[in-house]
Amino acid sequence: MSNVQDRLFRALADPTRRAIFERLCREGEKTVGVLTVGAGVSQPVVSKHLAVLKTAGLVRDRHEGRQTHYSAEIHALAPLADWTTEMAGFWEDRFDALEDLLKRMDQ
Amino acid sequence: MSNVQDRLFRALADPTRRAIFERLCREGEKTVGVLTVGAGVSQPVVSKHLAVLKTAGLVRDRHEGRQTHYSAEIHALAPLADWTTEMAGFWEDRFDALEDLLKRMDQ
DNA sequence: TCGATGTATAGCCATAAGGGTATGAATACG
DNA sequence: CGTATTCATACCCTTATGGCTATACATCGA
Repeated sequence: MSNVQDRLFRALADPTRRAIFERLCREGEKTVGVLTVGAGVSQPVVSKHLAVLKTAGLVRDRHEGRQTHYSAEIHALAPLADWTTEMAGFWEDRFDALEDLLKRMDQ
Repeated sequence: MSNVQDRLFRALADPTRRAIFERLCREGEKTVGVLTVGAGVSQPVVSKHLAVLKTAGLVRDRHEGRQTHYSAEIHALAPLADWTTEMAGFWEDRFDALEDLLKRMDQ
């Protein structure tokens, strides 16, 4: 039952983790050390959050010597956008149906 | 720091809760009793999930006698869509920048 | 080779969160 | 009225989660 949307929503639910992801989106590739500065939490915590984001497919890592560079895997957001538009779509359908119903009642 | 996106992501992170919201989107207004059938959890738990969804602004309730009718507040998804497109937008910018950089290097 | 540096992992702890049952509160009905 | 129904609240319990420190595991530099 742990589908794609599950992992995405859960990964992005935590403010600290979402802030890290947002920063990677805004500022591009960053090392763990750089991300730790200003994250408000310790380095191990940042690493753990990055692991969660990676499991969700939201980030990718690139090893370069001692450092690990993380970057946003922006395509991973597609299922989220799809889900949102799908839910909004159902509403549209019902709105259209209501509109149609009112039109029919008008005649 | 508990902003709109925070409440939205957290509210939708739980599978059971998201399933309830999805059902309200797909099938329209439903009472608590109807929602409880097929939810896989007890009625009090459903009520609690609905309360969370309501706090997040994702649903609205309408009292009619003993029953409470819940329906999806689809406009609440707008910040989610905005956030997603904004994040994707940052990536676009960087992609364009890279493309531009490569073009310049080509000359 | 040895110390310094950058990350990840391992425990550990406190709290949040989701689940249950019991029950209260309000409304419908005989 | 008294009883049944519908939902919300109260309370408890268990597990998940996010934070920390300590430490292991590379890798770089001298």
